Amino acid sequence: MAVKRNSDKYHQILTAAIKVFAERGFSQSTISQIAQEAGVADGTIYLYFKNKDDILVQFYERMTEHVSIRFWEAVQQGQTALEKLHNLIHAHLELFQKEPNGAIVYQGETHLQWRLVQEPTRQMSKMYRDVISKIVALGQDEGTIRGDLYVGLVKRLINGAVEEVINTWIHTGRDHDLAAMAEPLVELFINGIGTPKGQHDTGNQALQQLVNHCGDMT
Amino acid sequence: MAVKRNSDKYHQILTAAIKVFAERGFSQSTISQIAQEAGVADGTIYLYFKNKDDILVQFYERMTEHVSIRFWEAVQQGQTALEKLHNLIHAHLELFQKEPNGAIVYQGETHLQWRLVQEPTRQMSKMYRDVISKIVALGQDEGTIRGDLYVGLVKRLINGAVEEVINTWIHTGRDHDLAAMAEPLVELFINGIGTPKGQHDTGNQALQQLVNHCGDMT
Amino acid sequence: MAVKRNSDKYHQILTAAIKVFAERGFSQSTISQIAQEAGVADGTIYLYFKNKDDILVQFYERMTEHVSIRFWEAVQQGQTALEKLHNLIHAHLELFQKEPNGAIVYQGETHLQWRLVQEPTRQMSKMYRDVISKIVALGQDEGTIRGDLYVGLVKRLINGAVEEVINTWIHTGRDHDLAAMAEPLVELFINGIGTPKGQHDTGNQALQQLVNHCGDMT
Amino acid sequence: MAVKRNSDKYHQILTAAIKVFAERGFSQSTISQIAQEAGVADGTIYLYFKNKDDILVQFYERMTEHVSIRFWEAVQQGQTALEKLHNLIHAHLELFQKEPNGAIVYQGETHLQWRLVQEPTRQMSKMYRDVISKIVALGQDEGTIRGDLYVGLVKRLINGAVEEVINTWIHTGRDHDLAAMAEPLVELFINGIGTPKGQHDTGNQALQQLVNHCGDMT
DNA sequence: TATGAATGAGCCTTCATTCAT
DNA sequence: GATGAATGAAGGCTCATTCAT
Repeated sequence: MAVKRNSDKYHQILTAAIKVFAERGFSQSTISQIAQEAGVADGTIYLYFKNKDDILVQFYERMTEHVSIRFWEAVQQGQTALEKLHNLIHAHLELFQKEPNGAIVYQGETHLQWRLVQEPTRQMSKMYRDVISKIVALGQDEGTIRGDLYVGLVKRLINGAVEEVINTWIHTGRDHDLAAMAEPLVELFINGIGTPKGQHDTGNQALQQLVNHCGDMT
Repeated sequence: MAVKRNSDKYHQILTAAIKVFAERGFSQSTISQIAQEAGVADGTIYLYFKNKDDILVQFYERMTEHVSIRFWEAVQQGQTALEKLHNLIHAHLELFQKEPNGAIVYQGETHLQWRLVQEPTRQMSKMYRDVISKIVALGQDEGTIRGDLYVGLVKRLINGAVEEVINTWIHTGRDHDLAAMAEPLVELFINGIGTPKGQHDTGNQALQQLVNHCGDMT
Repeated sequence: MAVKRNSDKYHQILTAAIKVFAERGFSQSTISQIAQEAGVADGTIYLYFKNKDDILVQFYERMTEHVSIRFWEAVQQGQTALEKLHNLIHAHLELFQKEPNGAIVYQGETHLQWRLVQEPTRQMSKMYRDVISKIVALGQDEGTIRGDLYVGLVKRLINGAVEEVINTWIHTGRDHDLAAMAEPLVELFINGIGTPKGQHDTGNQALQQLVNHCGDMT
Repeated sequence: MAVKRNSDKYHQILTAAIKVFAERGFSQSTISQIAQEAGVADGTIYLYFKNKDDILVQFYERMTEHVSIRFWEAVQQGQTALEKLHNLIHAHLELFQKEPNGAIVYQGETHLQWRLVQEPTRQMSKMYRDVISKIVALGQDEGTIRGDLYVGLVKRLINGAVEEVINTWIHTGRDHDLAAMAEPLVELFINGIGTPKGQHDTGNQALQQLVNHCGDMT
C-alpha cells in the first residue's frame, strides 16, 4: 500500500482491470484474469490495491474526478447556454467513446455495486446537476431557455437520454460515431418533439390542456 | 422441473429471489439467501428453476411479457398521440413504482447479465421502439408531433429519461410519487426546454445555426 | 419393509435397478432413475428396499443363490469330471449371457462395493471353490485330472479366465455367442497351451526344469 | 494447471488419491479426504488436476505406460517362450504386489469408470495381447507351445487368471507372497489340469471326443 | 399402498487473499 | 518490489430419504 498510485504498474493494472470488468462484469472477473491481462503476478495487484473492490472504487474515484474536470472545461468553452449544453453533451459522448471500457464499467456497475461506489456516484450526480443548473440559469437570462423548468427533472432528462444513447452504442457494436449524436440530441432537448408552439392554433383542446397542465411544475 | 411454473411455491421463490437480487445484486446473492427469504429449503429452488441463472432469465421473460402487454394496453387507452405518450410513460412509472424490486433488478442487471437476458432485452427494446414509432406517426398525422424526427433517437430520449427518473427514485429512498412524474416528463418531451419557437426573434445567430443544423436529421 | 419380497413391484424395481446400475454404475445411478425405469414413484422404492445400498445387497443375495443352484445343477448333469467342468462353465457363460445387466453389475461392483456385498461374494467364492474341488477330485479318481493340483489355484485359474471372457464379451458389444466359448475354454484348461507331454523329448532342459519346478506345488 | 506434473506435490497428491480410492472406491472418495491424506488444502489439488475425474485418468495413463514398459522389459529378459511367459506373469504379480493400492484401483475401477479410462484400458489390453501373441509365436517356433491356439482366448485365459489371483490376494489380507504364484500359474497354463496326453489311453471316449472337439479351434 | 414435493446434508469447485522466496 | 503456489472459506448443485396426502 505504500506504493505510489501513479506508477506505471498501477495504471497498467487499473487499465487491465477495467478491460476485464468491461468484458465480463465486475463479479465475474477474477484477480487472475486481471493479473494476466496486466502482465503481472496475482500477488502484485495487492501491492497497489487493498482488494478487488478497491480496484473498482479507485476507478470510480478517478473517473468521477476526470469527468468532472472535463465537463466543466467543456461548458466553459461555450459562450451561450446552447453552446455550453452542446459542449457538455459532446464531451460526455466523446469521453465514453474514447474509453469504451470505462464507459461500460461505469454505466454497468453503478447500480449493482451501489454500496461500493455510492460516494463517487453521488458526487458525479451532483456535479451533473450543477452543470445543468448553471446552463439553465444562463439560458434563462439569455431568454433561450424557458423559465418554468424544474432543474432536477431537466438533469434527469438530459443525463438519462445521453446515457441511453451511450448504452445503445455499446450494445450495437460501437460502430457509429457516438459524439456525432450530440447535435441532434441537443436539438431535441431544446425544441422537443412537438410542433412549434404558437405557430399554429392546434384546435386540440385536450392536448393543450395536458401540455399546459404539465407545464405547471416549477 | 416437472413442477408447474404457476404454483404458489414458484411465485414465492421468484418474488423472494427478486427481492434478494434487488438488495445485493444478482452475483452477490446466494441460493441460500433466496431460499431463506422464500421460506423453503435450498434444494426446493431446483424443483422450480434449472439453476441460479434460470431464476433471472425467467424473471426477465415474465417481466418482458408483462410490460409489453401493459404498455400496449396503456397506449391503446389514449386517443391522441399526446395522451398515448402520457399513458405509456405513466404506465411505465407506475409499474416500476408498484414493483420496485423488479425495477431495480430489471434496470440494474440488464447490462451486466447481458449474455443471460439478451433475448428478452432485445424484445423489450424493440417493443418500446414500436410503441414510440406508432405514437410519433399518429402525432405527425395529427399535426402535434414534428415531422422531422429520427424515431430511434426519440425512443432513446424518452426511454433514457424515464429510466433515469426511475433510477433516481430508487436511489433517493422512493419517497415521492413516481407515477406523478409522467406529466412533467411528457411536457418536456413535447415542448423541449427552449423558449417557444417563432414567438420571439432570438438575435443569437449561432444558436439558431446550431439548432437549425441539428434539426436536419430525419 | 413389511412388503413381500416376491410381489410384482419388487421384481419390477429390482430389474430396473440392475439395468440402471449396469448402464451407469451403482454410484452414478440415482433413485429417481431407477424409479423412472421401473415406472414407479421414488418413494415407492423405499417400501421394498431399506435404502439404495439395500437394492444392491438384495441383488447380490439373489444372484448368489440363483447362481449356486444353477451351477450345482449343471455339474450334476454331467457324468465325468470333464463333462461336469464343461457344464459348469457353459452354465456360467450362458447365465451371464442371458442376463447381461446382472453380469455387468455383478462383475463390476463386486470389488468396489466390497463392504456391502462381502458376505454374498464370500459365499459365491466358496461355492465355486467347492464345485471345482468336487470336479477335480472326481477327475483324479477317473484318472483324467492330474493329482498334483492346488485346488485353490485351479479355482482362480478357471474363475478368472471365465470372468475375463465375460468381461471381454461385455466390452466388445456382446455380439458373439458367449456360451460357445465353453468348449475351447475347457480344452485349454485340460490340455494347457504347451505341446503334449511325453510325445517328444523337449531337449530344452531349462524349460523342463521350470515346468517341473512349477509342478511342485500341491 | 500451470504447475508441473512431476513436482513432489503432484506425486504426493496422486499417491494419496490412489490410497483413498483403494480404500473407499472412486465415487465414495471425496476431494477433502484426498487432500487430508496428502496433507494439502482442498484447493491445492486443483492446481495439479483439472478435476476429480482427472486424478483417475492421470493415474490410468501413468499406470498403463509404466506397466507396458515393465512388461516388455520382463519379456525381453527371457530366452525361451516359457521363460518369457514366466517373467511376464512374475512382473505382473510383483508390480501389483509392490503397489497394492494401484492394483486395487486399477482392477476395481476399470469397469465402472469405463467412460473415463476407456483409452488407457484399450491400450493396456492391446499391449497384453501383443505380448502374449509374441510369446505364443516364439513357443510355436520352439515347439514348446501348441500350434492350434486362438491367441485371443489365450490372452483372456492368462490375463483373467492372473487378475483373479491378484484379486484373491487383495481380498485375503495380502499376507502371502503374490509374486511366488507366477511359477505354479505358468505350469498350469502350459500343462493344463488334465493328465499328460498320450501317456495312457483314457478309455473315456466321451472325454476324448469333447477334448478333441474343443481342440478344433484355431 | 403409492405418490412426489420437500428437505438439507454433503460434495466439487472457484477464487480472493496471503506469504515464503 | 515481485512472484505464484498454497490456502480454505463459501457457494452452486445433487440426491438419498422422508412424510403428508
